[in-house]
Amino acid sequence: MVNSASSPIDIGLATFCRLLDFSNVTKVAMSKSAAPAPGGTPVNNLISLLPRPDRDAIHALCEPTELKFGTVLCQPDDPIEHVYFPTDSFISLITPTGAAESLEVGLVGSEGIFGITLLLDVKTSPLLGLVQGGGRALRMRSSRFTKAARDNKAFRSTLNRYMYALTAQLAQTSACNRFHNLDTRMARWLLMTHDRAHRDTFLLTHQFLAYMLGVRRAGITEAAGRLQAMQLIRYTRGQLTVLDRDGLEAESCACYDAVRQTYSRHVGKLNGA
Amino acid sequence: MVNSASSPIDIGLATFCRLLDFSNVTKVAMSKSAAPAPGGTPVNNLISLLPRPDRDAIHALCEPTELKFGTVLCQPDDPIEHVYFPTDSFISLITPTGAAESLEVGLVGSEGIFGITLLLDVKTSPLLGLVQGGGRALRMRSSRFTKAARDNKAFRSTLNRYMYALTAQLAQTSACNRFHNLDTRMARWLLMTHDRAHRDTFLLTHQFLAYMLGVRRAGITEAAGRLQAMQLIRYTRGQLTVLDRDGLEAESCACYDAVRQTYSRHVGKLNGA
DNA sequence: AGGGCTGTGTGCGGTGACGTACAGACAAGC
DNA sequence: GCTTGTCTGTACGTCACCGCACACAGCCCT
Repeated sequence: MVNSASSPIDIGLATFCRLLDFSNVTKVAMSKSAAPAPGGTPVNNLISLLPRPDRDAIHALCEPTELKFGTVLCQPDDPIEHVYFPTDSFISLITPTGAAESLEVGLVGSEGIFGITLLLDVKTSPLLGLVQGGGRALRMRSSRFTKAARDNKAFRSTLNRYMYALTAQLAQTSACNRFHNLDTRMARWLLMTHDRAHRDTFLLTHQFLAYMLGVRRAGITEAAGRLQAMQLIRYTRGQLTVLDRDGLEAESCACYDAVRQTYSRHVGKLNGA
Repeated sequence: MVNSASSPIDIGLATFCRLLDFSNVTKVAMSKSAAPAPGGTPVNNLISLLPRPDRDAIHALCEPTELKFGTVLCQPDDPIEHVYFPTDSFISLITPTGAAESLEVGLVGSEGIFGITLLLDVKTSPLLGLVQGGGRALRMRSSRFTKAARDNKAFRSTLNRYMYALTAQLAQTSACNRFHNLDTRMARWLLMTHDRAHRDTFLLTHQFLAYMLGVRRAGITEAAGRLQAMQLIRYTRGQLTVLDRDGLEAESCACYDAVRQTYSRHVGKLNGA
């Protein structure tokens, strides 16, 4: 077992084949369990942005939970049972385009919430939610969430503005996927993941990354080789370490920064990272 | 002048170069003016889905307006002044990814509204709104819209559910742009436009289409040639006619249908088309 | 009639990613 | 030790689309 000191995020992958066929991936317990976050109690930014009384009220409606890598929180068009406020876990939003043609269109970490579409008078999610980084999250039952969003003005406003930022993220990702080449997109993806992982090393396979970026696995090997040659990352056997964050930012496209800026302008300051 | 009987939609294009540099495109009056819609008074579906009293109330807050091709209704990050309910016009939602790298990510016709993000406690739009099919629309001042959405429950609910459908559309388009080839995407685009145009013939240049689909112009010429060889469309000098709608559907990807279904499942029945 | 603009057709070399396939490197289990 | 499964590196032919460039066709203006 490798994760001694660095406590990498568990993007294992034995399960990955099953993931592709969309068979029952839920409740896959990885052999290497996700290690607890490094320092202090992690928080969710959307909640901590609230004024004190509201924050406490919302907290009271949540329960802490542990998300394991590979868990599908919600299949597209299925009812959302709980919403999740990740703290040190993070969740991929994936479009279902039949069979192997899936694609990550958004990423939700401690700066966001999974299940936001409940705000829109619809009980389902249009996207698949896949736990991509195991860790802790706060969760809330849908019924409570709907009620809280209706009754608590500060909460509702924060959520609305996050929905705005997420929409912008979707649109930006769309253009990014169209125009930018693999190296660039991979750099962006790593940065986004790095932000949400709150650590430098995580476990993920080429295959998984290929799935997220909608390219073939061999393509990832090549792109990773190039980033590695530039000394931006180290990548051995499923364990990836970000070596040079600034270098990655230089290599990635403006989309990364655009998404961050939209968030900080409309939702609020990002804590940490 | 060609448009005698068919009264094609005016997707002219002299203005197109200016459009690319994002200089002042607003208020471009095309020499060939958009002809009025064919039969009966057109309606906006979101409004007509409302119960009678609400519908009247919302109507009372709107004023009819004429949208001209090429008008930029809102630059990204600029405040939204009015929301628009197209009736026989339609509007492209375009992501701003610097310079020539722009891309249509959504389309709003009589089934929708432009400016929906006002629901989200943000006064701006993340996307550029470009009138792509000239025609009529109802417009409402932002302040009135915000108020009406707050006070009128049926209205708010309809808008919320439309926001959901639009989000799904964004995500689907994203995957479509990634996986599907040009012929397929072009077929889809034509179908979406056809739905919103409520007529078979419209004026649009290869250059404009290239801009929307994020490809080079020569690529459109080739793809159009193929669709034409299949007898699906006729395309001469900026005038495009849909000949075989079913054929286009067969040629396009499942994305087209998926978007439609999401709409009809969550927002309501599509009238006409 | 002639010139200029706009829109279309076509061609050519380049490239990024694709699909596929196979071999090596490492890890876990027997 | 050996086997088995997972993960990675690499290679090769193919393909869709790119960037660029140029010629031509229809239309408007003078």
